[in-house]
Amino acid sequence: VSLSTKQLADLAGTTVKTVRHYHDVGLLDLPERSSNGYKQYTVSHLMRVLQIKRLSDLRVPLSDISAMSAIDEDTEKLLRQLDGDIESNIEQLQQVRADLDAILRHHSPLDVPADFGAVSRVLSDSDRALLMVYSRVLSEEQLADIRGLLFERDPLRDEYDALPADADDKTIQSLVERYAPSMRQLLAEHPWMSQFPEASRFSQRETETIVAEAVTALYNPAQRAVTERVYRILEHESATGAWARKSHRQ
Amino acid sequence: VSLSTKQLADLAGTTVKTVRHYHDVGLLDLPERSSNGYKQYTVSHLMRVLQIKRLSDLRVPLSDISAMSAIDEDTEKLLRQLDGDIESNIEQLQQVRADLDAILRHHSPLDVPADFGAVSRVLSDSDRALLMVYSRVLSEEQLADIRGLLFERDPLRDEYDALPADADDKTIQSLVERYAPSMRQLLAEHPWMSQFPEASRFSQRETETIVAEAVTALYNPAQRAVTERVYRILEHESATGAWARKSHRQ
DNA sequence: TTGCTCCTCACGTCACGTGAGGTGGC
DNA sequence: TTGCTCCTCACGTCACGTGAGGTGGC
Repeated sequence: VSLSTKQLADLAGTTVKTVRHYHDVGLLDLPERSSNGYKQYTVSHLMRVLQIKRLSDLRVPLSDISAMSAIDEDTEKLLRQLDGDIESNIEQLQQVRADLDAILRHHSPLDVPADFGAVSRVLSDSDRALLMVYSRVLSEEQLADIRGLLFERDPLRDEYDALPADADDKTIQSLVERYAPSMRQLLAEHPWMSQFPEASRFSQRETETIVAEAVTALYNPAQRAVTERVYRILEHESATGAWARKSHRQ
Repeated sequence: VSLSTKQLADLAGTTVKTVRHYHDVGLLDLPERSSNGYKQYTVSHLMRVLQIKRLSDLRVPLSDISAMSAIDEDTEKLLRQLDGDIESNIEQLQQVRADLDAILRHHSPLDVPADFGAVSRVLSDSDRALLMVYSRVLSEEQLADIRGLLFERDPLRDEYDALPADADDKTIQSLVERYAPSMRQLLAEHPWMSQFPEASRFSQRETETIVAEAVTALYNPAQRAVTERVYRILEHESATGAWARKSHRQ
């Protein structure tokens, strides 16, 4: 009436290595040995393994199982918490599936946030990188707002992307003067863009720092000069625009 | 225009340890160093980290990412397979949640299959263990069948559970004669019980071996003698019952 | 000088899996 | 004798996290 390790494992629907691991972490008592050193498991070992495996299948960490022989309040609390964890886990996975689906449908490049696949082909490398940063600090609605804008691409943006780092002042100023009007209209239509709002994951201060770092790293001095001057012009016209000043001072 | 490790990590929404890990596994090139040995990351590093992180967030293993710079056929195939994996993963998690819910509703003991919580209190330790084994080799319908039976508990079962290992032949025979009629009726109502069917995970032969091991390990000689004799009587009455003979011969 | 950041090892985590190398049972 | 099972280390897996111990910058 005694079981070998293999028999025990088969009965419990697991492996000999798993049974040995339960010994190693102290969840399962070592059985008697026969004269040749083979382990001789009993029914009580089988029940214990089945119990451990049941809880393990329910995603209870092995380190918690020792404290869960019976159903008491602590156990119930742990199971309830587990349930919540799994619920949010499922939601995450469903989001991943939605993203995968969008990528496969649009043949999106992989260096652009989900759902930007359809529009990403017209963007510069820096724009795509900035977009990835934005996707971490902006809300879903704000991202959708930006996505909408990208569909109606401003031809001045091509000129901006192509601006060399050592462009002379005249070239910069020329672009500034043509850029300002369309930027004025943009900020009027999307007021939140003139000051970065608090993000879910970051304080407003952190958001500003992150975006400022990204902008200084991603665009060359001439490009940054254009942005800075355009915002300075618009600031003269209204009280908003604090973000632009801060983010380019670095 | 160069970024420290911390700045790079913040921009990408990850940790310095993760960035270093990407170096360790060869996914990310090491940047130039400044005179003091500090790493100086550039925009291209940022874009690479963002790309890696995007794929990693989509559950692509790091070891697969190096081969996935652009979207080609292999990449699509991998993403599709990933999607399937995640789908079945979600289904598993939903099953776990259903089990957790059943346990919490019925305050089920933890050494009994899911959905047997309501009936488990009247079972012996051996019965519960056997039930766990059954839950691995029987189909859902068969388990539901058994669950139904357990609700109308036969008082003879108490006598069977209490039978000592060294019970004399007279005691055994007495129980056998009273047990046979109700067993006859049981097998008539549930024909599949007279021969263990092929399970989804095991061949019929494996199922028989596993159940036979469980029965010999879980019940004492007197109890097994009762079962054996009862089945022998019923076999004389019909051609079925091959399972019972086999499983007790061990 | 103090506190903050950066660096490089080395080891830990979680639940096992994978050999390596040796022995017993039929 | 052959093939099968059992045993015990030791190390590997995966994607990082956690200190330890030391240095540079302001």
